[in-house]
Amino acid sequence: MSRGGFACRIRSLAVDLFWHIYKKFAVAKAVNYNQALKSPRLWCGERNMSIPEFQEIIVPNDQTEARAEHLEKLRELVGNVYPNKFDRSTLSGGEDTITAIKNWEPVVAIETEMAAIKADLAPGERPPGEMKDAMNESLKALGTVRIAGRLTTTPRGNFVHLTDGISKLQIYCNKKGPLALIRNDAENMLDAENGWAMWQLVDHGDFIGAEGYLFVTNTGEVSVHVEKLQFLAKAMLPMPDKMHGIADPELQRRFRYADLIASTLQVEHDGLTTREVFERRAKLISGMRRFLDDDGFIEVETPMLTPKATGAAAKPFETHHNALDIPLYARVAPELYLKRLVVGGFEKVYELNRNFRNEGLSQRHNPEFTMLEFYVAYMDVNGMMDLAETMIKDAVVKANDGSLVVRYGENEIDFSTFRRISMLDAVMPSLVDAALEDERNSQLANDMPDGKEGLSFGIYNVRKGPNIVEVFEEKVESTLIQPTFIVNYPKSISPLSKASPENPNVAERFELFINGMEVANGFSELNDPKEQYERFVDQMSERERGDEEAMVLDEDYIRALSYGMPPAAGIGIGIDRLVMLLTNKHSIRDVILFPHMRPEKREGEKGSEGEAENGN
RNA sequence: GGGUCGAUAGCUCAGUCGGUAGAGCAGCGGACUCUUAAUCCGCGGGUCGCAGGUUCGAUCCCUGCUCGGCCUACCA
Repeated sequence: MSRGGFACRIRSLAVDLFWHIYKKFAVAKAVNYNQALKSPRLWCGERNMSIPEFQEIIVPNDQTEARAEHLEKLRELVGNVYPNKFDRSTLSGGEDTITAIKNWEPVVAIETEMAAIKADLAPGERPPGEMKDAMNESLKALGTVRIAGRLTTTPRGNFVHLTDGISKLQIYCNKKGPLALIRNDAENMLDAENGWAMWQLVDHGDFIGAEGYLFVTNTGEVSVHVEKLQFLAKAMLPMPDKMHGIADPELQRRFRYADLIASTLQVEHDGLTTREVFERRAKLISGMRRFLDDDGFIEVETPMLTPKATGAAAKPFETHHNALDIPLYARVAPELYLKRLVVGGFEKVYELNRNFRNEGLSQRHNPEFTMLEFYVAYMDVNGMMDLAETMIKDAVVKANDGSLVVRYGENEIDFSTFRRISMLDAVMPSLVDAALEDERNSQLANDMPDGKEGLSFGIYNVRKGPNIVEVFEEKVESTLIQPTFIVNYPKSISPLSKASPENPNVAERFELFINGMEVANGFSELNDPKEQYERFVDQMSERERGDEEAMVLDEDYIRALSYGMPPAAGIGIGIDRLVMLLTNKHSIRDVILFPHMRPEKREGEKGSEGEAENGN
């Protein structure tokens, strides 16, 4: 087809030969996605010395070889195959992204008109030529458009779609007409001859830039008639399956970039695409920020590396600061820092950031998770529930296309009503049931070793907080589908909260449950330093008794409280879980872009036993 | 951690009651050049996750291992 073909063939033969030999002798077999993980390969020698070869990361196969060959040919044709930039036109007012073109008023007008014409046609019938010609005249008059994007289809024939990750726009190259290519050299020299040659070498997934004019095809789709092509970047690996996307959830999470590409390319899908999930997440978060900012809150960032892991009952990640030679802990909660700021005079303060807890992984737990925590001076727990309810509704409406109702699995969740039930009322039916069982009855009575004051009610006397909580968690929690604030918690499990004015044994604390999942909790903040100190001391003795999650005494926090903290209420909202509810996702890993995964293992690495006999 | 199910072509999957495997898409070659994931004809591509065992023979049966899904338990 072209000059230089011979040299090119020699080169590709040499490449072929190398890979052939490599495959035969180097045991390299794995390819992208699946194979990269599922068939362990021989790494060279000891683990700490091994620097993987490029071919071990992008393992050659017929797909990658074809693309590599195209890339070499493109290099001859266009020069630099990874140019630094491409300037898009600005016909639409701003930068002409594909989405901007698709939403540009004259384009929308033509598409609307064409849709109306097509509505009257039989399937397969084409719009009348004279209408099309009139449209084409007005489209061409709009001027020269320069767009860029990733090829979403195999370039077979003259048509291909480009995407900017959101929308798609079709482009058309005419073999018979003039088609130039823009070389990627310093002057961006025009090569009027070889546009079509370049067109033959682009692959599904490559990035290209195109310059031309808008027109309507015979089937009525607004497209770009390309006059000049510019190559922008190569996809060395094949694109994910366009029908199914990436099906394996592990691979979706591990190769999120490919999952996101797939969600743009994918033709059929149930529910939201991966991209839409994260767009919705972003809307929820920005909605909450806007709400709080508009309400006079100040956003702050407090330490993520802390000398003490406190503020929540949780096991921390531990690390070490070399210069100071001290242990540091990834924070389990920002709570105590934020309340120091309330002491310091921030009456409304929030932080939206990550917490880290060194505990199990599950559908609802990731080692790092995003929490929105905020505090309001002079407010109690009831005011906080009102505020939280208003804010969550506002954010849900913003993220959920204006609706307060979401479908979650089998359930329909309605955010328009938040019930409030005391823990005792919630637990009562279960306790009465339990009381009828003798075994259960005596067990409950015997399980109360120490003399903590209990709660007395009705037919039953429960002397220790955790028992109620246990029954609640076991029997009640999973039944709370619609948004429900559970209020009045036993004091013993809430070492940072104030007692209720009505009952000194009850903490002014709430937890918000939706779909059986704890989404938020908050309380009237304890601001008596002496009492706080005593609660910490209690926690410390729990700790000594083996409760690893009991809270650690924070002396500086006691000092801060001693400067005086106004009455205040605070709340922590689990953002990931809220996003799960709004996106109908049942695993937290589906709403975190890069959730924690086991590291990819390579054969030959230490850490897995049994490799001695596996040998090689 | 416990239970359970799974790993087959680059991708999505089928299949073999034990005789070394197929489809669609993707790739390559050719034809075509106004297509909406998928134009037509042809071709190449797999140590059926890894290691052992039973067997004349294992991708299939058994054991162990690795990795993962689901259910379950603890923290949000």
